[in-house]
Amino acid sequence: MEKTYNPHQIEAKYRDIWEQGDFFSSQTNSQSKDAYSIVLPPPNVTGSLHMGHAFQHTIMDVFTRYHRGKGEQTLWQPGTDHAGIATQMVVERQLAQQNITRHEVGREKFIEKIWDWKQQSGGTITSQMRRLGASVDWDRERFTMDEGLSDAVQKVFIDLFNEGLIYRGKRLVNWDPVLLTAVSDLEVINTEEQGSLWHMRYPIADSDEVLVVATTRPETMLGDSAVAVHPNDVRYKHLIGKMVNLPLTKRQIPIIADDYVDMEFGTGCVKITPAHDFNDYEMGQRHNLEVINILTDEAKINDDAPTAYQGLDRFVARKQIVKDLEALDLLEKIEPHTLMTPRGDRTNTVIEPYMTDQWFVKIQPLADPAIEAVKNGDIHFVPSNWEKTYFNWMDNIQDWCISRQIWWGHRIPAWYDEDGKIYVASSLEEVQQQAGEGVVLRQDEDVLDTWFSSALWPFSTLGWPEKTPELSRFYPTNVLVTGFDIIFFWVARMIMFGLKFAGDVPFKDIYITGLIKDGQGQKMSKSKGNVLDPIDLIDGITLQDLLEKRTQGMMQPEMAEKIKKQTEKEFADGIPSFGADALRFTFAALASFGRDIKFDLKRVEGYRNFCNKLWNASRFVLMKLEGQSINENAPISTSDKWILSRLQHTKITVEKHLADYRLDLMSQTLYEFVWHDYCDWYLELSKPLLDDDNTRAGTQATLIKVLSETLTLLHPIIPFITEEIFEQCQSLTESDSERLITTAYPEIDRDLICKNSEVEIAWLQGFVLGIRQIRGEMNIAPGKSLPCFIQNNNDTDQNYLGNNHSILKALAKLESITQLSDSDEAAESATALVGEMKILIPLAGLVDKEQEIARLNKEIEKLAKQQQQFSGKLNNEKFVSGAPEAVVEKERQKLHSVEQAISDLGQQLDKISTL
RNA sequence: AGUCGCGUAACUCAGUUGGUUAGAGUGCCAGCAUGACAUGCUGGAAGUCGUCAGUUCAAAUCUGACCGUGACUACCA
Repeated sequence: MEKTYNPHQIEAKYRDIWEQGDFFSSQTNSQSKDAYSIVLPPPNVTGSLHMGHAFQHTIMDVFTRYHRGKGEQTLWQPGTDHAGIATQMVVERQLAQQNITRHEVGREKFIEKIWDWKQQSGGTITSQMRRLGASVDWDRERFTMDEGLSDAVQKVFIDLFNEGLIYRGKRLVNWDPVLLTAVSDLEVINTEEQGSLWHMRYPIADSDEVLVVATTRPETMLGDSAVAVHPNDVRYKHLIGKMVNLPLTKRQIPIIADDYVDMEFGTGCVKITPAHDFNDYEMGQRHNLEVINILTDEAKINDDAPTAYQGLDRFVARKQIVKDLEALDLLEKIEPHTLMTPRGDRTNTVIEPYMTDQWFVKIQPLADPAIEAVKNGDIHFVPSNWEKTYFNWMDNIQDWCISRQIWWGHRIPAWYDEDGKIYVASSLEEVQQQAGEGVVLRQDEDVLDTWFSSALWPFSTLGWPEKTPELSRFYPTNVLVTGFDIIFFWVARMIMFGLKFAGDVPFKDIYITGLIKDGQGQKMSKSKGNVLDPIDLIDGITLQDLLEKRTQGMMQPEMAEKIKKQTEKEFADGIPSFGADALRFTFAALASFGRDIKFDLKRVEGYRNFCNKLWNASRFVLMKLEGQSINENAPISTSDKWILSRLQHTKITVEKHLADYRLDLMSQTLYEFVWHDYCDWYLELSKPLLDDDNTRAGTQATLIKVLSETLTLLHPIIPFITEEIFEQCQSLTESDSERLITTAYPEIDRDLICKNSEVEIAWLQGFVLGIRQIRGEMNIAPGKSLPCFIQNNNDTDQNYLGNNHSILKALAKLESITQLSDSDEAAESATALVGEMKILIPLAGLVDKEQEIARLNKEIEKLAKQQQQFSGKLNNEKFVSGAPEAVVEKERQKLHSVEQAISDLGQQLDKISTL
């Protein structure tokens, strides 16, 4: 083996071996009684792997590899979604470089071009997943626009329509005037922006009075259909029912009363524009107000508005209207005002509430069973407090706008005849049959929201609506691993559609992971320039390249300087290459139930070191066992029994944490076992044991047995390095499997749990630690051999001493261990305690006694504090009578042993002081 | 405004039904070329568990208030 762990070679090697050998196939273990499945939340086909993906993919891969190792037939279903708007924009941008628009190309040709693009560039994220070692069944990779999945979409649409759960209607939607389509709430980013509050005077008809209304969007006044005041507002009560002359128009609009109005805000009068505001729309419904649309699709003033403003962009119109009002002395004042502005996440343009014809899913009948499924425990949220968020949203759920005015996506299977009558079916032929021959039909131009097809993902990928064997074997899936940001948009909808169409919940558990933030706890975003690319952590990146990456193609180039400084400060030397395993271990270790996860490069470095540690421990084992034949039945020593016992405890703990979705605790458990039990103690113990003819064979067998089981335990987290070491160990183990990935996950062997060896090794560790402590604090060189005396030992001590004489000498670097009787006068010594047994290291020629006196005093002081604590408790009458006897007894024992130690050390102190 | 969360060592975080001498990694201090590993080894320092009150024999853990901080949802036109 190489002296240092070098991840890159190893990773490249096994990426090929695993995939070409079909090791990720869900056909493996097909005879198994149990099946396990996870669907990958399909990433956007235009996207690339970000930290959130890498984190969640690591988690899913741990579960997948674990269950595969358990012998279950395991499917991790991969694929991507077609990301309607994003994908269309990518290709449109390409066309724009040649000064062509999609309209010039035409719908059909344009869609062909998108498919071409997908063919060439749609694989970024899947190739990055391969870098990470994600063991998905690539043969089953799916895309939401695949034929089968598209059939599923069509069938769901038609069925819902026929049931009356899909309808078409004119409603207010979030309209992106650049993309010219409705967008979902998810695609609208609300941010605080500085704006103004314009106070405008509306003259009251047949009166000298005016009403002052305040607005943040003056241009919408052209579409006002009322002014509202609070019914109890004494200032305006007398005006309710009167009319207002709407300035700049020739219209009169009523003054209405509605308790939605906040008397405290602004002037207490609100202009009502039902066609351009969600709240106003609702109020309009309540009061039967006219809905006056004043905008075009591009958000220009339309032809229904006064001629002066027709054709003006909304913001130009705003300026003009303010100016005109001012000229008419109808503008009272302008106040600066902070408001939430909705912007499109793709275009950054202000989103308009806009009246359009759209398709909707009537959601309540679907939502009810979805709520029930979580209430009755068919589905568990992990951690469970996410249930509240789920219920909270589901209880206020609105009908779902599923149509989008774009070209890339599943075309809505609806046709209209010349009278506008709607026909829905899977093909023109069928529709024609419904409509009758000769009727001219025109298909709806719109496509479906991408989330509509994503909602079917857990069963459409398994072949639904066909009754495939995969569907019956793998549905419902076991767990969905995802972030909380899409609980509403995706998770809830999968539950609704799964129950409705696949007849069962789509998954039993929903593991909601935390969100990966940067070192300062900031959300990673391109505009902030603080994103980390998981691939850069694997391969490393220079500061120069990182700067370039972070500052190119920015939406706000003015941020570049700040980002540059920040990056130079945080990554002065760029990012070193850590390898995929170190990154994966980091993600597993970070996977606690917290909501935010601050990503710290130091953690990755620590786990890279862990990989190196594992590597070198293996190297040690191989060096020691090279060319030896292993006798698995050789008698084993207490140390061997101890490490085997520790291994069983480790397995028990690992299984528990896996079942609880606590990968952080799982990885911590393994880390501690490998580093502190196996390397720090067992490998050191093995050195003298291997030198001894009586213990050599057993130690050899145990070294390799524990190593190879440990590799299997670690494999789900760090698959590459473990697979490589496994191969190197091949000649020493009698594995049935050629590869670690197909090796059975180790079973817990309770017969190997050995309490006695644990007690004995704990004693031995206490002994060695005591001596090291004296060395450390007395500044005695680690290389110096010391004589050691023992006093006040009982039978057990005696026994352990006999068993471990040579081990102790080796580990604590002692030249001799001599027992003294109680009556023997020990030389002036430094002292440590193991239980009640005294370990004495003569000071002669090593240190002065003042130093030892100081050390003992410090130690006694520490113990005295504890003594106070314990005796305080025990002196409390209420504690002794109120607490369970076992707790009291434990406290008494602690007090006793502390008092004993104080007295022992005190005696020693006296002795030295008086000498 | 509503909902949910967080506040434990210098930093990042564990601490699962109340009983631990409150832990880990990183960082820090001191020492070390020992033959698997300096991406290492040994020893050490470091915490009034946000504050205050309450419940309890017993609180980092349960309850309440407050302070600080964050996310999401809905917004005041």
